[in-house]
Amino acid sequence: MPIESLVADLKPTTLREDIATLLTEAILTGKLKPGDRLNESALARQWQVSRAPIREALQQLEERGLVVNRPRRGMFVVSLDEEEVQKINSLRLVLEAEALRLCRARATPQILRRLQQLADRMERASGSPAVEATQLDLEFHRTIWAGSGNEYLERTLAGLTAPLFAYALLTKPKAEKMRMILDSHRPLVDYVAGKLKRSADDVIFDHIRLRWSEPDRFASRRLGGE
Amino acid sequence: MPIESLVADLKPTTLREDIATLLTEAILTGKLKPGDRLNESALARQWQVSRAPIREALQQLEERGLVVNRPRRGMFVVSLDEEEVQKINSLRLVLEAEALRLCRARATPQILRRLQQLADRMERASGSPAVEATQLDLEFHRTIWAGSGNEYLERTLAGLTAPLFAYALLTKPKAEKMRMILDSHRPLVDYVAGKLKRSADDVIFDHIRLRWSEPDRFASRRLGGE
DNA sequence: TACTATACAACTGTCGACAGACCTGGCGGT
DNA sequence: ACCGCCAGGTCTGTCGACAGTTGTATAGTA
Repeated sequence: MPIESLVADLKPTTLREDIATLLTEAILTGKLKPGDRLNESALARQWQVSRAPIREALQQLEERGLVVNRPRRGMFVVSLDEEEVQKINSLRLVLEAEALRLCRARATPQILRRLQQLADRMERASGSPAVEATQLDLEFHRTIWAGSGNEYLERTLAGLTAPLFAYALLTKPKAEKMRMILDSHRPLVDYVAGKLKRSADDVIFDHIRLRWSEPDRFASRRLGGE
Repeated sequence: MPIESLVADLKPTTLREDIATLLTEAILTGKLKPGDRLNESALARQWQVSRAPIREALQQLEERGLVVNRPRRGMFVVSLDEEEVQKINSLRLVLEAEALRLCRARATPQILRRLQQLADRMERASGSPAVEATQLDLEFHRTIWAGSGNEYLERTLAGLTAPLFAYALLTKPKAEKMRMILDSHRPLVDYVAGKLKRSADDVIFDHIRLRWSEPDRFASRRLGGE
């Protein structure tokens, strides 16, 4: 008997998880847009299951910040305002920098190659629809998060940025801006490769600023006067 | 009619939330210990509800890292090993430092007084059981998190550290060590009050090291060689 | 005695149903 | 014409039930 089937049985799959995955996909590929209402019965019919696993999956996504629950009114795909984007990004800055440092310290040739490969694909994807660019972008960052070797950091960043990527799908940058955004991943590769003298803080700040205009740069340190 | 009742109605209460609160309390006060199995039917009987809200509450806690789900086997209160404690703390270091800086920048007299008050109560609680000390400890840190003004940071830290506090309830430090742990909150108050020259990183590192022995100090920066 | 196979009990994952809250549109009053 | 009330339909929150799986104790075998 192949080992895989035994290993697979160690983590039995449940409908709840499958549906949580499907819903996450749908949100991160723009099939469900911020503000959309998520009707439990409709989703249950759509996937031929009862409402229980749908509800549970939705609540899982709620906890991850992808949907918001208005009690007795329903679940809605999370919709961020400018202030929320700013707050998430200012926190993301700190975490991404940490992930970058850890990833550089632990970088293997495999990881580096993967990052380079994704950066290459992004370069060729400048003209593609926002969905594909966002997918590549997400995949790139996930690679760094995973490369940090700290699953808690990985999970935290995934949860924190998920609504950002959903939000990003709504914006349609001009081709030129899109190219700049995608190109701005190169310095991250270089940093991980050890080719940059700049600090991780600097590198990630430039990257995020380019994408999301102006988060307060290290607001905490500056205001605090350290 | 008092405004409160109107506001309260904006957020209707559900059994799921109530039970999630009860369960969280139970874990953070040590009534449920790491490794304990959480039997849905038993909990349902205990609180006179059906299993549905119990399940949903448990899954909410799972997402927050307080319990772990073993599919078709049940939910268990999360139980950390040394490596996990270390990983959480190395991440916590980064986030708590950020919270400290933000809190100092935005500190109001109310917040400062509250922190001082909690530090005072901790001083008097040196001989008390671990549960009370942990409650004060948690309350103290929550005050700082909230004082950062960034709800995402607050939520992230709450989720990340919850299993730590649950874990801490298991250990019974000697009275002298307990006093040192509780006393180590003073520098945090001083930092927020602007009375310290040291960086937030330093202050929080000392605090966490004292409690949790030796997390790799800024492992990412050192290994990265920045 | 150690080990395997079997039967039983307990529990989770999922389902369908119901009551009550929420929203919408139409009606009557001003 | 505008506002507020009421009725109908829709949807969520909760419930009880069932099937299949997991864990356990028992019986059987070498």
